[in-house]
Amino acid sequence: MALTTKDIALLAGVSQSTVSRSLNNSPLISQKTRERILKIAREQEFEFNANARGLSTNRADTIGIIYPDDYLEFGVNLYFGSLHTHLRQTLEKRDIDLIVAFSKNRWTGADNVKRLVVRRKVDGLILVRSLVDPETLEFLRRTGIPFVFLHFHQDSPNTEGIDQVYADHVKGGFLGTDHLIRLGHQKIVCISVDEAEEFAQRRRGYRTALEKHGIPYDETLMLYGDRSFQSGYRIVKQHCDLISKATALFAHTDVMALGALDALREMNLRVPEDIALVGYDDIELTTFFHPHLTTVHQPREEIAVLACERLLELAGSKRIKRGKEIKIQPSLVVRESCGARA
Amino acid sequence: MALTTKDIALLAGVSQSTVSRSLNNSPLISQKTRERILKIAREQEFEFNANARGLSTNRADTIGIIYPDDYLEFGVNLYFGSLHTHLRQTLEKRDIDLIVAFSKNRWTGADNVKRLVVRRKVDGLILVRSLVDPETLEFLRRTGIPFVFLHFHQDSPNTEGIDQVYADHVKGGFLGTDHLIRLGHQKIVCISVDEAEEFAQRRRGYRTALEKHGIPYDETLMLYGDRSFQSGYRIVKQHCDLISKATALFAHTDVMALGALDALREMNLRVPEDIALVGYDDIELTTFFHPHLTTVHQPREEIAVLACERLLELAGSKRIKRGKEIKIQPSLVVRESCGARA
DNA sequence: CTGTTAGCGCGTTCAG
DNA sequence: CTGAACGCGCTAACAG
Repeated sequence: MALTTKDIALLAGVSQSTVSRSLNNSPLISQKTRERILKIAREQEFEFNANARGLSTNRADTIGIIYPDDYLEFGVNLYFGSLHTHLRQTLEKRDIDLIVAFSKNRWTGADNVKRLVVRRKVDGLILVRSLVDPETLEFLRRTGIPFVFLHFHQDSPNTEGIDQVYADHVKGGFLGTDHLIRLGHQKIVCISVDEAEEFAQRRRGYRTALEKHGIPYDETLMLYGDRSFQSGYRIVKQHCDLISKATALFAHTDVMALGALDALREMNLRVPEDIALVGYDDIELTTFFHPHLTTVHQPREEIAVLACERLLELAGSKRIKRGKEIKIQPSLVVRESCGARA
Repeated sequence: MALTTKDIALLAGVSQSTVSRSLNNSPLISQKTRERILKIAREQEFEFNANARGLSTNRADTIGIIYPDDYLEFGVNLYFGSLHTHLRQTLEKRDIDLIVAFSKNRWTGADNVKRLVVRRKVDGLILVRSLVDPETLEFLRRTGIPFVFLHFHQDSPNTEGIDQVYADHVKGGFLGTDHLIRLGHQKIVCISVDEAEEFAQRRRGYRTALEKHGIPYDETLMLYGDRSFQSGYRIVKQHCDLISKATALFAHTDVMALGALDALREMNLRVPEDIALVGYDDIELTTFFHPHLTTVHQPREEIAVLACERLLELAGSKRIKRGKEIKIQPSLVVRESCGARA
């Protein structure tokens, strides 16, 4: 049923190696035979057996993308869901496939990163928002397999020499805050998320903006949610006193901002008249709500594509120096929720 | 760097085949040696080379999921985005990987379904909402590779003998409509989608419900959008006369329902007091909106899991009879947008 | 029960 | 430029 190079060789009256060479564009083949072989292969809809090929070349023509284990959360999904739509353009150009996995096998507890690499199922890995444990990291280094960290910058002795493609979350946090301050706000409540580095970075940006404008940092204005719509809603409700005394709210995910918006409406606080609101992420979803949300845009497509291209670059040659850090600048998208455009 | 069974054999002082057999749970091995080998393999973090294994066994321990080419659309993405979160539980139990692809390579125009199969990169395919062209279908049949159609039922001479796992969209269309009629509505405007079979099925359900209650079908009440929020919004605006004379609206995607909701609000029509609204899909997103949307729930998790299990069943044995059709019943989720619970 | 041997389909020397 | 022969790491007869 499945054709092999041997079959094609038989059809063409040449040896198997000639077929292999022709189809791999070896310079050792005359133009004439190459074309003849190519024609036959096309007619027969021949494709190499990936296993045999991989066994010989030690390549898989597949890369893996590792999602964080909490990928099932709706908000996270909303943010990353479109990622492979973007990877696609890079991958399909090079005829490379994509395996999707999570850091840990929920069932066996096995480390999927190690597994995919040791089994040689992938030529490289994109690690999305993954705090890989140090042992796995060390393993990755040892094997020399190309990998790229996606989403936020990690800067520790551990992550030295690692390729990273990320948005500047400090800058993003700064942009959102600075915008509000320029509009005259001094008391800006923040809804952030604990336990995730990208949010710590956004908080740093928040403080930097305050400092720049000489506004003292007030810890009581910093609230913590869990990324979800519900938590945005709940936090506003729980801190209604605090919030009714503030003039602006900066939520560190759009989804939380929308939850907050809902709560504010119930509290009869108008946005932006009574309180200004800024989100973070610029997901398409926010355009479904009123007022349209001013938010910090992250170029997700660009990040995805750059990460993928960098990975393929690394996979293409052993000699490339590792540890490139590609930082993408976020931008502020001014819409209606701050009253900047009345 | 990478260990092979030969290396393990050397370490254990046995032959390579003994290692292979031990690690594959062959009954031809004494408990004692097996355990010894297993221990060594574990210590060395040994894993089989998937390529070599695949070449021998002609398996890939990987399945492919094929998404429709319009996957990039936000609404579609929203609906399917969580799919592999659910597939995961089935796949990880069996230590099987997942390749994600689209029907066609946007770049080369190549048929990804054929490619993955001929290259032997996958042991089976889940085809999501894919109208595969007849030639590819014929190809799949010829090769005998297991595959399952996901999402909606296709019934044509072409699809004879094909495994399908799908929600009963006719029933769903019926449920939404019947609910509205029971609440006293007679003039029910429908926002559907053209060119996609699942929506034709929902429209059939709509008509069936009308018939059951002796209400004549009025073609002018049937409007067509493109699944998106924007189209839901636009259609309501464009047909404001029609809609202000109707008492209920049945949108065939939740996302369109939300767009419609937005438009209705602008038209100062209250939901559900002035007009009742029913959606379709029951995506988590709708809980972000008020009033909470009454909608037709599709058990996406169940569909995903069943499709996957069926696929693995087929992959497990050649003798299983093909062509099982697993129909999942949708259900109506009554929330606030119809006034059923005032 | 265990070891030896022969492929699986391809890339790649090494001869011509 | 082309063909014959070998090996990638594993499974699966075939012997013992």
